[in-house]
Amino acid sequence: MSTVPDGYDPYAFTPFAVTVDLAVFTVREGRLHVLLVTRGEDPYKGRWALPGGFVLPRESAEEAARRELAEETGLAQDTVCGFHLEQLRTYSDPDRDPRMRVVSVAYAALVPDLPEPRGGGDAAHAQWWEAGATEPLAFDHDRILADAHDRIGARLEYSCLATAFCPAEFTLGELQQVYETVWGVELDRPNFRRKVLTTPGFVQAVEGPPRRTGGRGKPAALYRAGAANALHPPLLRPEGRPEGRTS
Amino acid sequence: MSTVPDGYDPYAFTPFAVTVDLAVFTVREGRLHVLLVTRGEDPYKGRWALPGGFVLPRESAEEAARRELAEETGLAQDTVCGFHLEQLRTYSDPDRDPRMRVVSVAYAALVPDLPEPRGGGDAAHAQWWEAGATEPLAFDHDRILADAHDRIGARLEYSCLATAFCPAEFTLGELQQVYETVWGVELDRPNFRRKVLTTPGFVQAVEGPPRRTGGRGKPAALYRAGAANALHPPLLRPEGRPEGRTS
DNA sequence: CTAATAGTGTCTCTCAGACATTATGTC
DNA sequence: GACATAATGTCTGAGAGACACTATTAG
Repeated sequence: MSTVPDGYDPYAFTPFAVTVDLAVFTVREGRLHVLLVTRGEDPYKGRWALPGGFVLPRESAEEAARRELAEETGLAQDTVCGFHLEQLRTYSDPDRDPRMRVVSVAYAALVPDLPEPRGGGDAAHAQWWEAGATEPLAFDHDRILADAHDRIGARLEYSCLATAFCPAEFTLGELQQVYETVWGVELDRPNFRRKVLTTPGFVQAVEGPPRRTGGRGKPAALYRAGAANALHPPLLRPEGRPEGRTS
Repeated sequence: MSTVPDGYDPYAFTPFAVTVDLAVFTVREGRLHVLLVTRGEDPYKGRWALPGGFVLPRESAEEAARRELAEETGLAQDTVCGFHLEQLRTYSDPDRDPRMRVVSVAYAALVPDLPEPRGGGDAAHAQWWEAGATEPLAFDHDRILADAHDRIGARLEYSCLATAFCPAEFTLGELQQVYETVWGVELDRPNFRRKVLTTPGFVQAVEGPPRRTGGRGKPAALYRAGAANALHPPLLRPEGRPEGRTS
């Protein structure tokens, strides 16, 4: 049972399949949604699952995830390159796939509200589901999805990436909606405004003061995502734990 | 270039080797140290590297990491089970190993000040190095080590795991030393005390008021790690970014 | 005594929560 | 006009930074 630390003893080497799994999130109609696909083959044939696939011989997991994101959403690589994609963690339970040894690197992607995945190609069986209202998924994807949701919620506290859910130009109301949707809480609007506007580089007012109406209230000013990446000090969730679990 | 999302087309399957790499941290003499091993074979023969090894056919990456931790430190599995071990991220660049396709799941381990790894077995060539003062490491281990340091620093802000660097019973001075060492800053002692003691479940005073002397000052009260896992509100680093990078 | 470390108390400034008020649009 | 949403202003309380001060040990 002794393996040379970084040696590559033939007897110690075991071939694994390596895949990526994606939790692609978006906010639609004030609710958090995740992109799922139907499985066409056994095991778990007919069940819903996170999109994903094999890492090819000459690509990194990151590249594979970006490629799958484009394939499953039916969008061009150029478009998809602007989306936030972040590695979550790797799932390696020996029995997570009943057929063979598969290690999966999970990623979370945050995208603005997209049209329903259009038919054609791999996206034919892809569909948006409300997160938290999904049927039991294939493999360990329920766990991955829950972990991804937790992580995104925590990331909103310490980073500016809520803007990743918004289109290029957005109102502060839309940005607040992102927080409320992901966290499942209501925030005080004046306080939210103050926090966002006093954090340097979080958002950037759009010059020409064109305004956009969301319904029939007063038109809101438009903003773009700023250059800042981290949010300091953080925007903490009201009461309760910072995360659902701490793994 | 189209792969069925979760299908297992024979042509799409590529065998990978899967390894774990460990960044084992400890605090010795007020400086952050990391455990390194010398490589016995090419490539990078004679260079220092993070300890690690293959994931075996019937174990998860987590189990492999725990096993390697025991092997490299020369400690028993029982002992090692008490140490904090946390998955960092997975490194999958196609060229990270010059010989073959190797995907590595990186872990960070936090251990109390241990004796120098005793000779015998795999630990024969293991040694503590001061973090930040290491020679260029093998493979992409410099990057992994830097990522690990960043992550640990960030984790100290929002979690109670600084106690993982301390022995079972410790003084608040020792706990503060952990923060100062990992962050490379000095903290105000009264304020640090207040924060730690008013956070429920961070530490727990040891009953029998035996005190321990660190040198020739007043003896300090002893504490144990509390039940809390998260630190809310966080203990933020003074000025500057929350992390070196945001990857 | 001095030196060194442990522990307490207090002032102030920043910032977040709560919430009243005004502004500007649709119907 | 009513209604809805956007934006501003103000009060307050929690908590962190700064720092003075006391306590207890070794020499």
